[in-house]
Amino acid sequence: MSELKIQHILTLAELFTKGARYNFVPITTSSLGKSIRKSQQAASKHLMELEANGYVERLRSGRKVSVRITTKGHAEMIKISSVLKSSLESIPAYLEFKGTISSGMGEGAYYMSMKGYTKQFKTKLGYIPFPGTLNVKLKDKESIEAKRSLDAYDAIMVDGFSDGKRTYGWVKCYPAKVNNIDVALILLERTHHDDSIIELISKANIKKVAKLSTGSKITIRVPVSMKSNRD
Amino acid sequence: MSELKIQHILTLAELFTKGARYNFVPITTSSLGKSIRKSQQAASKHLMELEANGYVERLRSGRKVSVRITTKGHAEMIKISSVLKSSLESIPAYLEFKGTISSGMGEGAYYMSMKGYTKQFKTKLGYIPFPGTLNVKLKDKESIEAKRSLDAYDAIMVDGFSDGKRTYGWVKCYPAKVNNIDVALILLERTHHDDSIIELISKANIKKVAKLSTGSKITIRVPVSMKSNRD
DNA sequence: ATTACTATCTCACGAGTAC
DNA sequence: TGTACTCGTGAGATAGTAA
Repeated sequence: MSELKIQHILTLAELFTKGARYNFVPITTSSLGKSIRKSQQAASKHLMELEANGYVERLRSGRKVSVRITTKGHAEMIKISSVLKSSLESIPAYLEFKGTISSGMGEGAYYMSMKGYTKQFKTKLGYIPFPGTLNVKLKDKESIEAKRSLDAYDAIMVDGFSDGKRTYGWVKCYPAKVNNIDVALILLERTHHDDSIIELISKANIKKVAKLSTGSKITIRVPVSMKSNRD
Repeated sequence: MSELKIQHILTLAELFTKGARYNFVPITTSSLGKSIRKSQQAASKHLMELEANGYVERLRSGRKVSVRITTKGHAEMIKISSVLKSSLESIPAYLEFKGTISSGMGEGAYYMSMKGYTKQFKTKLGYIPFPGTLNVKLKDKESIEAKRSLDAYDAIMVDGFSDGKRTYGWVKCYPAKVNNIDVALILLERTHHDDSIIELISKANIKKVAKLSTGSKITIRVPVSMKSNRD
């Protein structure tokens, strides 16, 4: 009989809003029922149960009834509220990709070294990437799904260009971390890869700096803004 | 089908704690059931219903299932959490007394002018009260109950003393406001009043300053600490 | 007008179990 | 191991109504 029942939470919150913490406030079960979108009878039962469990006190003066929340009721609300608050605050704000290093250079290696791209990398990323991209084969569905959801987050957009002979597509860059090393996950407008491959670029040679070789398992973390509008 | 059901709140909070906001996290319905103190079947149903309403997404890889919270689910949790939080923050932190001015001076008038008390008032309240206390007859049960609950809150304690002939009891002072005028509600160790009478003291003549006369209705507000341990 | 009783209904939950 | 079905039970909600 000690724990606050889930269905009483909103009722108790409504009583707080009505100012019933320190003073007895007059209240009717029908108005309370309306506030919590339940029937008058439900509100009446809630009050009876809250009282039976020591979360509120009631005072009757003839027809009128006043309600006050007890310290126990106050403490219980604080508990619930902080549980919810802390569960919301415990969110790690990044997308995680797990995979293994794929053999060879990525298909983007050649293109990424073109002036039309490197000039933009320099201004937008702050560096010209090591010539050669790192291919990562994603291991699980979760990571492949994470790749799909990247679309919804802000990226650094490197525009496509033309060299007179042909045109080159845009590149979306997502700053990321691999073993605490700064890298960028890149999505190409035109790619031959399927969904299970991603490419990384970095200022230095990632394989060397992170001591990775073909087949190594890696985890990539892409920070995402808390204000995103995914879905 | 749009509103988050109350009984799903804790389940969703648990998913947040498990990090399921941005990434799909593998989870079993039985472990989730344990976390929310419900059965495996209940957890399974919660997930199905949360998914049906667009609060979570699920990903199946054979036997394993991963769960991710959608933006809609995130928004709904924020909504609930802030409703609870704001209901807790909306608490007016004072005890309210409603009553009418009682005729004549309070019984404390004479005693309160004694040096043994006035010296303490000067140091503890910061002033020597106007000679004469104001009696207030409380109107309703709520106010009488508020008077009883004063006991639990911090007061300025004016100690009793002896003048050789007899002893005088302590006086508890609660700083308060009447029509925005600073007063103090006093509780006497020895009183002839019943529970429905309270006495007020103030630096100046309250009746004059607040333009009150016998029979006037007044409201007294006594601020209380948020950290109290009433009940 | 109130509150709260009784009866009824719905649905949340857990047991058992199929897959 | 897993998930999720059916079904029985009872808690929670509402309707009707007494006081």
